Amino acid sequence: MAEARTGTRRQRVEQKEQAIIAAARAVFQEHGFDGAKIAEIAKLAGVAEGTVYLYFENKNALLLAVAAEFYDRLTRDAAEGIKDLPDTAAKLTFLARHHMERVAAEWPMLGMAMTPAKVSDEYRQSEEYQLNRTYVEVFDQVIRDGVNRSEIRADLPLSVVRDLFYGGLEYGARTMRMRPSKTDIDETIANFMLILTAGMFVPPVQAEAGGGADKMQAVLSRLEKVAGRLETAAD
Amino acid sequence: MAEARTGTRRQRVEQKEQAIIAAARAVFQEHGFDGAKIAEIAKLAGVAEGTVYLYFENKNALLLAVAAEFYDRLTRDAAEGIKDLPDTAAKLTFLARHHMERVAAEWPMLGMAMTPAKVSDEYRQSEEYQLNRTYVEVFDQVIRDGVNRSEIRADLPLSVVRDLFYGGLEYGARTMRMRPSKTDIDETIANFMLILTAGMFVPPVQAEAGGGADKMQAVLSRLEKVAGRLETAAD
DNA sequence: CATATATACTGAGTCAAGATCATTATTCCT
DNA sequence: AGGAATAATGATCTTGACTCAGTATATATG
Repeated sequence: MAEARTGTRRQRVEQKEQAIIAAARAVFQEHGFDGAKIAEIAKLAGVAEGTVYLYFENKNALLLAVAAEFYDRLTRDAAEGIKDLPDTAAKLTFLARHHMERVAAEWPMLGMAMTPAKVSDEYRQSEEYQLNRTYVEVFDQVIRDGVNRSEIRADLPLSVVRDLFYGGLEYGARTMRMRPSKTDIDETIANFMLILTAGMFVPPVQAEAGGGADKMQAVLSRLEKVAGRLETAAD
Repeated sequence: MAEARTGTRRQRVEQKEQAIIAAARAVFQEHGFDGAKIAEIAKLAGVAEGTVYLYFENKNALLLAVAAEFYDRLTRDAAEGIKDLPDTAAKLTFLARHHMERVAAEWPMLGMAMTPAKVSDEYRQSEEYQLNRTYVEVFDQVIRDGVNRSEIRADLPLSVVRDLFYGGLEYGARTMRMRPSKTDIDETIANFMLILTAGMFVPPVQAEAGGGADKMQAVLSRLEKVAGRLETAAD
């Protein structure tokens, strides 16, 4: 077969592709997307400028390749990390920490990678969207499981939960990058989860807003009284 | 005084500046930042290309001017809108809706305006950051007031609350833009506020974290015991 | 091994668009 | 009116993404 014989050639080609992606990652990291020059990437990868265009259609495709690698790792690690955790709360806490750490670390690149597309109205058709979709599917499944296990409210649209979760984390990651000294990631995540768990309002108000809290209290005390009477009677 | 006499000249200059900003807004809206050409902006504003550079240092400064106008309106309307609202919950609901509507409407421009800076490590020194800071100060004050009135938990760092709020809204706005048909803004905001108010976990779990849950758990287990005894007795 | 053909690579050249600046026009003041 | 200050112009420069005609390398064939 002709194909079998091209094995080593193909390897060399793939190796070169990897070299270009690696060079691109480094240069994007250092200079951002607009600041990065194809010339520099080519030089770092040890190829001519034109060669870059044999492997990638344009600068954007190159960025996308870098982003794809990042998302692959991110998604794999997320799925792996929650596998053995006992309940929804633990899984969400893991995902929150995982996301914040990774995004905070590689933010410059990722931000540049994903934002232009997010902005456009054709985001859903873009490959960036698909990468993100696959990643976020891990989260979605945790929520669906949580709903099935009656750990998560069934009346919330998944999209709202997801947006709040990842939107909050993205902004939080930015804050962390801005003042790394003052902010402790564990504390931030704990507070983040606390709000998602118990809300940001103080308990009385929270109960009021939830509806029927007073009634519930009344019911409870009545039940207590009745139970007491029953117990007495039974004895 | 020389200054007094330059009044009308200054007016004309300011008018031209406004014309350029307006043209820039239109062109950015239509083509995005990278797609916008200074030549087109100049033409639309009725000036020569070079003139644009007399008023603005570069393309970025032009974008910043557009963003500044947007933020000014946004901040003013936010402050105005919450003025007469009775409590923290109402104010936050207003701010959420206000933010989501505006951001969803002018997203392409704003996204392009704010993201490059957000990405950089010097974001805090940037003018973009200051615009955002002033806007968000309205929210911060609502939260501080809420804490003083004992409506908002005092143990949450403001930055976490803020990041969750605006991060969630930004992602939510994007989702709305992506599927405008399927999503109703009022419903989205209601669910958004519900999570921030009562958490996303089902009430029992939420109660545990909220405190006062012990009592309820105690009551419940007593009831179970009693019920069990009653069932036995009934047999 | 030599030749032919296909595949991979190169870097000088093209082009588009942001920014500049010498030149020209307008306004203002005496 | 005349001259100084201010404003505006657009041809020109610069930069960097992208192209392509040409060269080198690898593979197949006689």
